[in-house]
Amino acid sequence: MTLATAKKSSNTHPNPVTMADVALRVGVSKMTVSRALKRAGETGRGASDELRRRILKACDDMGYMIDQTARNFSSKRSGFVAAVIPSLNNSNFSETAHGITAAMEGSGLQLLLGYSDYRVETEESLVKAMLMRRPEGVILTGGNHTAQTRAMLQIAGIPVVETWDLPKDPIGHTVGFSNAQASTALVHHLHARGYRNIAFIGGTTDRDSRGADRRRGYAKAIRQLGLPAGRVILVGEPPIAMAQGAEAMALLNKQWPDVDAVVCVSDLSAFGALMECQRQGWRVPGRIAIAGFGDFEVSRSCHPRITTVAIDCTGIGLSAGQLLLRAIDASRAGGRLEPQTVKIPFHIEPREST
Amino acid sequence: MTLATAKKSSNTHPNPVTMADVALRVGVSKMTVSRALKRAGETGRGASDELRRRILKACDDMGYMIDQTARNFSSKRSGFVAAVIPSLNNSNFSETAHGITAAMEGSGLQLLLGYSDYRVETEESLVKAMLMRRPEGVILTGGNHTAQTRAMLQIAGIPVVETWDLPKDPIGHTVGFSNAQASTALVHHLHARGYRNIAFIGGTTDRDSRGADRRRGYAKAIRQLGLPAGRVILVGEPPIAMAQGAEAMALLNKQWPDVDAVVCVSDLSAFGALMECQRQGWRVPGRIAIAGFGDFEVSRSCHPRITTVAIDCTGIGLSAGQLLLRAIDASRAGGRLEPQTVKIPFHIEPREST
DNA sequence: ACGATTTGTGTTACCGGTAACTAGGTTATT
DNA sequence: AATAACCTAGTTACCGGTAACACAAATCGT
Repeated sequence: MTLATAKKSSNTHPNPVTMADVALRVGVSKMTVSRALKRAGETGRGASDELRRRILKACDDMGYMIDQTARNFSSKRSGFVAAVIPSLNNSNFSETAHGITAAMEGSGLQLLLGYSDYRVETEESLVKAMLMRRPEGVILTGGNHTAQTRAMLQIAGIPVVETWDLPKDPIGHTVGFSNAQASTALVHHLHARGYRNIAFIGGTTDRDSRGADRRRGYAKAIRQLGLPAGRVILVGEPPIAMAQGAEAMALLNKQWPDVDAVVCVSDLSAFGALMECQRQGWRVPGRIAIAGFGDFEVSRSCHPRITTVAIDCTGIGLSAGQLLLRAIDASRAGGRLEPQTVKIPFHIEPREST
Repeated sequence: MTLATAKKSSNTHPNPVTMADVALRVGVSKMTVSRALKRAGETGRGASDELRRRILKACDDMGYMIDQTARNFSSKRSGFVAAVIPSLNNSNFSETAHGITAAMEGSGLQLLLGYSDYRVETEESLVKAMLMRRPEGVILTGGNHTAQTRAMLQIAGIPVVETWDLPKDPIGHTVGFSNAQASTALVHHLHARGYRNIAFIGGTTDRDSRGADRRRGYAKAIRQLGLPAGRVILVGEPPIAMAQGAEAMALLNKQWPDVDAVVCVSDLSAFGALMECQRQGWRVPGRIAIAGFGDFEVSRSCHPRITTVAIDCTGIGLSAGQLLLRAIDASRAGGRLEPQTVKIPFHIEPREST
């Protein structure tokens, strides 16, 4: 590993070695170096084995590293896909990001990840910035976007996958589930276990559209079952925090002391609510039952463990990534993949808190 | 001024509108469009106001979006910085990423984020992939890297900031704190509160070098204070999970039932340990005190709240980002910023669990 | 043994912007 | 009024790779 080559220090920007330098050193044309590098792993085409070996050695000796920007520019392929999630700091979404990365493994594509802080405007400027770098595909979270965002993606003409939801009017492909339906199922589950006065704890805005859908799903179930309606406490803006769940639980107890179960928009608020109960000495589930959403680590680990709606977050990312890859392949082949919808199953995970 | 070039419609990939198209439409040269776009926000230089207005309108009408790849290629500036964190799904690091993003705000630079899964080899291949895209600077987590990683960064000649640690032999700049020292301070804090048989719960490998440093800091404090040594339980590999903390607590109780306090490598394992105690009916802090590391949301919200070492994670990201920007500016101006070290303060946050 | 195919390499022409220079018209300076 | 300084906009020459084509040498089929 002798990187010890005399380096020119004259350049203002430090990018000394180009492919032409390597070609000159080996005594071949740029093109041959290019081919040797492209087919680095394979055999059969491109440079001959012996020559390739010499070229690769020269690259190593000279500390040459191919300029992806130039390669992308020339080949008209950026080699990456863009993904926008609402927040990095939410294991549901970061697991999805992991899933996407896993799906990209070996495809030669890299993931450019951005987060929107649950704001469609932030998403728009992110998408704009990303599109200027010409991604080969885009993965978004949810189906709620600005008109500008939709228009830009339309014009870009690249495959789009929306995740974590089943939008009515998808931009392209979809990988998700109905948050409303899941929430409805959860309320039915609680009803089946005998609870009759079921409240909902969520956030004040509809900026988190999955949260809003869950609230709607709750309300629908309450109507279906003819249970007392209006037991809804909304505290705080996304991102949902544990402390807001605690605050909401205190308010809930004051306003409707007879509530016997509560559905929370997320496991995080469910956990906050549970802790408030423990502080106040309210037995869970004796005095009140608590259910969450998302199957976060905390609700698997806490005591009592929290009943929740479990979704395969990594699976969403994997499916979305694989679907996007198929669409990109089709697009490269000159075709176009018909809009697909992949439904991700969810299930109620009954635990000690209900 | 007829540049009248016939437009070929033969392109396979749908990226129709270029700057030349806009220029043709407005009846000016590419260069004028380029200038109008660059100075889009300002006045005074570049194209005249009226002309700029027409150009911007034409861009809008035609759905033109500048090709960053081409721009980067031409201007020799990629317009982004690369950052590697161990895991997305750890709020400490994702907060740091938020901090970096915030620091980049308005600088015209974007963040390309990657995660290493706590593996230096993964970090190496990530850094390699990122360097091929010619970032203007790199932010790494910790001071533990492969020789290859260091060599590549050396050759790239771009500013580097290492965070979350104070490496003995830094690559470039440093923004962090001594994990060992913080851990030592925590043990001293427990000692001052009267605890005399203090154990440590951590992971089995040193892959998480910050975790390893914390263990060393613990051991040092134990020696300094002359307390019973060897009370160390190691369970699981990074990423540290709550369940491992619970498992470790069970083992700890079996092996050393007389331990009266435990320092955990992270709040996540501390929380797991606390929950195990609650399941077993061991009073915290009556029977055993528990302290964590990192001031995660969960330890602020749980019951009892967990004593921890609080670090300004976002601040680390902000400082690292600002430092990197300064270094990049210096580098652009032809100079070089002397290696800086920014120490981030930490403090013990005493709470109910001790 | 001969043309047909395959293989390895070189040549040329770009990709879509921007830096640097040039040139004509306008305003400020002496 | 003459000259300098300043704008604005156009021209030219690239940036570092790759696609497409060309062509000689090696391999193949019958």
